[in-house]
Amino acid sequence: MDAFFRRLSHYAHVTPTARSRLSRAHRINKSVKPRETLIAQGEQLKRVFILESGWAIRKRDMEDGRRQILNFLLPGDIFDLQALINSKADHSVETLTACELLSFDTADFVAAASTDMTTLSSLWWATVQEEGILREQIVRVGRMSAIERIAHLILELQRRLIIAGAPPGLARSSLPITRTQIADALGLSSVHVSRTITVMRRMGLIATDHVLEVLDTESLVSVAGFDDHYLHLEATPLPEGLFSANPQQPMSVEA
Amino acid sequence: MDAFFRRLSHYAHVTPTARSRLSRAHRINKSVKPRETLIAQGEQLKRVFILESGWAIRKRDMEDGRRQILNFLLPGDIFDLQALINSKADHSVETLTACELLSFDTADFVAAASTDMTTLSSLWWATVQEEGILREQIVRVGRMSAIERIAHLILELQRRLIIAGAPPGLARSSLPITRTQIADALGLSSVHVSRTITVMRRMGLIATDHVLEVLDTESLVSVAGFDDHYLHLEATPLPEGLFSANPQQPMSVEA
DNA sequence: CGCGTATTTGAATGAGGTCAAACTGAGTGG
DNA sequence: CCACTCAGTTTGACCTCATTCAAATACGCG
Repeated sequence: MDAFFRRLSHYAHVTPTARSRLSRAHRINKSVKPRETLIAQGEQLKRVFILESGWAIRKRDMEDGRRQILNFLLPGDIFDLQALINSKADHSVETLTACELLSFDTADFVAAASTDMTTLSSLWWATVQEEGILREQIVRVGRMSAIERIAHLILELQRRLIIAGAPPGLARSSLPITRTQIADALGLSSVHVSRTITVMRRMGLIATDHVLEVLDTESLVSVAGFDDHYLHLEATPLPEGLFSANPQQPMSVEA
Repeated sequence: MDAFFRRLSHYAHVTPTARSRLSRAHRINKSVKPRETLIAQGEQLKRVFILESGWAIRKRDMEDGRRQILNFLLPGDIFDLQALINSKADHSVETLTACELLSFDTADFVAAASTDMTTLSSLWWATVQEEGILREQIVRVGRMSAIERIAHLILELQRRLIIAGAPPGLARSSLPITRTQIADALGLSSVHVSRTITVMRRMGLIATDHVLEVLDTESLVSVAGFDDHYLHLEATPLPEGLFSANPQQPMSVEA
């Protein structure tokens, strides 16, 4: 559960007790091949998954074949806490690369994560971050030019990889995604993505010898107008007495 | 707190005890004029608001003046549960019309809403629905044509108004938003929105005598390819033993 | 009335889409 | 080692949906 703990710990302390309860919670480990569907649109959500390694996407397919990637899932990401209310998936989740997954019974997972306040808040933080990412995606697709969108997405993924416990070589972090996937994420055609990436390569922003690599982060930031506030990387202590003020204490605190 | 209870009750039962605790929770009632900022981008979130009447928007402003409306807030909507982790707002909230608001201390609100399992789950449902709406917004802006986007947005707002306890005359529900606001929500220019709405008027889909009204819902649905599954209107009972399975019972259940 | 805001319409422009063909590179199998 | 395939990328030519700029019109409201 390394990736998961690394992810949560980036924000708030995950206590040893919480760690051990989460580690002991009943779970299934799975290895999945690239391009496999983990959750299908319309399916009843019953379990919570954690991505331990590899990349996946959330996407929505339209009847006529149009496709929109909503979000990328990186190591440490949780999906889907909406299983809490037993709802049906309004989108699919599919692997891009080979992935290692953990799958929990929803009730077990929530019980273990509710061990203490700081652990629970780090989980809530992950949710807030994901919503921030969704909102930024709307801005990207709604109001940015092609080159802005691509630069912005690359930077987001780069930062998120760092949070996830980036592989060595920050600036050279490489992204295992195709032009078509970038296009479907950004509301563009793959042809135009290809053209725009060529321009970006000629500008010296990125390299594409087989995988996409960032060469000049600073220029990329200025091209994209990138501001990472929406990732909520700031450390913000919990408000005093948030849960403990409640006479019918909703969250138990382990001794 | 009518609008709020009506909203929550649409999904799960809000027990009398929970109602009375929420009603008794310390709160401030506010009346706000149109076009006022309720939450400013970057501001520390300290309180939770509930929109009792009127319309508001969440939006992000870019330095060069480009603007993206992320979402519309209707009566009964809650914003922002991310105050739970004391984070900074990554976007602004602004009224469109005159609004009645309730403002709660975050801790009080969560305590009262955690009274029992069904109340808490209806709160979680509201969150799931909002995320679904954000995702659909991405699809709209990323992959739909202008006429599809507009038809789709109108239908979404219509359905959400019904959930919020629609004013009488469903089909004729009218929307108090300008062309520019529609444009900023859908990633279009106001000029093109105007042109497209003219076309839709000529098609007999909508009327625009002063306010926008829906004339032909069915055709609108087919133009938009509208499918409301993302609003999660289905009734889904809570999974058995979700919280009660936890030995350190996090949620108290009403007798 | 007269001012400010929203809407409509026209004409010119442009960013990005579509279609189609060529190219690259990693297998795979003979 | 070479031919073949298959998926992904690149490039060109053309087209179209939506933008921009600008001017005209409509609509409250003090």
